[in-house]
Amino acid sequence: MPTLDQSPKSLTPPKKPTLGMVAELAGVSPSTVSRILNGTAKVSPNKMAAVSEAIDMLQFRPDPAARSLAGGRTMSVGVLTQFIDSPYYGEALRGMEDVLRQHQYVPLFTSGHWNEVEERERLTLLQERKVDGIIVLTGRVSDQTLLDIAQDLPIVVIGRKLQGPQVFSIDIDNFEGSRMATRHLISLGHRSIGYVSGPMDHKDAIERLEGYKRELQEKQLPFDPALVVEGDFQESGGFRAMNRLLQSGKIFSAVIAANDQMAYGIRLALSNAGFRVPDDISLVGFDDLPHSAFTVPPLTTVKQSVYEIGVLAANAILQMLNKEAPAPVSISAKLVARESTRVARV
Amino acid sequence: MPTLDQSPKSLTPPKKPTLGMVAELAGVSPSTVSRILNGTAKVSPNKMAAVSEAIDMLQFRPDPAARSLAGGRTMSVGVLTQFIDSPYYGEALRGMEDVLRQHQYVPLFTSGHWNEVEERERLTLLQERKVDGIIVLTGRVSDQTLLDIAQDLPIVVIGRKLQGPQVFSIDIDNFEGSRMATRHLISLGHRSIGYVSGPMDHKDAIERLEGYKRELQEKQLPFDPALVVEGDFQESGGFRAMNRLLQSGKIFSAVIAANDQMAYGIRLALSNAGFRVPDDISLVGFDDLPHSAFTVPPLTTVKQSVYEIGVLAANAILQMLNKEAPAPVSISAKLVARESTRVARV
DNA sequence: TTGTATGCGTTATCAT
DNA sequence: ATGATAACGCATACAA
Repeated sequence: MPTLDQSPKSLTPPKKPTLGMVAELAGVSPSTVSRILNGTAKVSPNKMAAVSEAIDMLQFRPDPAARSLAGGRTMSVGVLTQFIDSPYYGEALRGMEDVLRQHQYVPLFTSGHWNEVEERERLTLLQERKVDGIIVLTGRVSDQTLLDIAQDLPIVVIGRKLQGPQVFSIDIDNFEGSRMATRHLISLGHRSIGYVSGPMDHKDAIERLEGYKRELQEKQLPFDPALVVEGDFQESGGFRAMNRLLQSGKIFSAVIAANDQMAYGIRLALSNAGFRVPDDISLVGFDDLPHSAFTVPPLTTVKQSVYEIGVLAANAILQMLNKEAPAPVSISAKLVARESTRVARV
Repeated sequence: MPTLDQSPKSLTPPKKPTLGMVAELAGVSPSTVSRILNGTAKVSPNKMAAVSEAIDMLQFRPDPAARSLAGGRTMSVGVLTQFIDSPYYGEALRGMEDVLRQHQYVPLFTSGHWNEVEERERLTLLQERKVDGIIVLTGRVSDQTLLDIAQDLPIVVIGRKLQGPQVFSIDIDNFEGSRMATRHLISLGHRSIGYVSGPMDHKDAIERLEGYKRELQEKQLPFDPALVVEGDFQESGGFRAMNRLLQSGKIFSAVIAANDQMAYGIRLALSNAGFRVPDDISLVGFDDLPHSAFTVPPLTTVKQSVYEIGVLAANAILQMLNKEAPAPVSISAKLVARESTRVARV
């Protein structure tokens, strides 16, 4: 009797195992194997066993392309991000990858560059590639576009509030986070607090500024528009914005940056102008990027578990693909007090 | 005559156009369309025109899954990175995405976590997904594994020197870069230069340390092993390593970090210990991460165009997929002198 | 519960 | 140069 020869010298080189081969080895029909693989129908325990034995005997793995063609799942989920190397969402991407991998899913990352047209193109691409579901990280596409897509695919949206069938959203609590930052400074005795906002056509930027205003109001402090300068969520924008604020001659003992990246730039601008942080001016950021624990001084900031958000998003998509409704989640921000803030000098 | 009705009310909802429909509309056979799409054979100009007209009339786009099944290209290239959110390779990923997109290719990013087993698994996965080519960013897999894979697919390796058919490698000049950093400090009058290395089982770490040693030797300066401490290429590792060096009591007027991330941690450790940068101690990094221009003080470092490397890698893969041999490239490092270094005090 | 037959959209192998 | 036809590997409607 011929032996199994897997050696390189074999005349019949080991071909890639197919579902058909599994069926044959297990003595059942291909459809039965398919059913077991997808849990599409009940199968008798003995065939079940035979098949799964055959599967790992042959080391069989279904071909995603064939599945896709036949109308099955592609085992891939599209992820629309803005920049693949975004320091902010990076951890979220990692979170997604980690959980998707455990479920044999593959993420298809693509970037929209904060451009609505481009974002739509990327979303279309993802659909063409027949992803099973889509995760959208913020972005500029209209809610309606997202809802339309949700007609075909389950979709998870991060950074918005969106309701609808096949839609699950995970919103970021910008407003509360920003209030916490402001409250922290006020409690340290600061009364004149500068604010470097993000681009004001950006939802996160708007909500964060709103939180700052509200907290001032709550604490009976005046809101002075001249203390607010607009940045672009980048280091360089924060740097420039702070220089503008400095040149305006306004007096302030603390600054809030709408995100950590800008806080870095602000820190440099302050330093160049001869101000020490936190001795002369306190500084608070937002996001708690991994790097923020290692700046000099370590940055006080508002933390959101971005990795966690990624995990939640991936789990949600997985559940929806499984016809389950994900439980609502709320991401709460918390203040991480480090050394860039101190009590105001009297 | 019936009009084209694309409205939602249409009884025949616009189906996704297929190659067959294009063929029919153009009055040719499916094979001809396929040939035009892939440039597989010569086709008469008139049919050519008819087909391309039909194509954009129907807005036809070939189905990647079907292509894959039929043995064609999947229009996707796998990218094995270590962490999807690596600050270092982030820009490279962006570079790849940018050029791949222009050629209708999609990158499939996957992470190996600096773990050889995991890396092999991911590479296998990429092959299962039938990517047309693979780009490997450093990693721990053996050269042999890579060469084996190259039997099936073109492969581009970044951070190694690898020769072989279907293999193209883009090496990083760690050695020279490190020498430049060392030379810079020596020229500023520093004689006792601390060195925080990467993990010593890491090629980049070894080569960079080698460059430091060599430059010292060249300049007739003694190499003192006690001035070298091992880090892990992370902020926290740099922080701890510097604390160890500080505790050892060794005297030094400058420090080289094997990468920027560690330099950040080192900067903090120095600051905590009461040393000013650059007044008391000069600091040089390696990589020139986007952030390094915004640290306080801005970091002197060795720049490599990581984005450019990504672009080159993607272009190389594309050329190989096109049966062309990519021209050899050399990535040269250059020193970016900023404000974390100054002349040694006598 | 299980098997058979058909189709998914494309490329490749033959013909012509 | 062009066309018919057979795969590719799987899921599903239908039959039993």
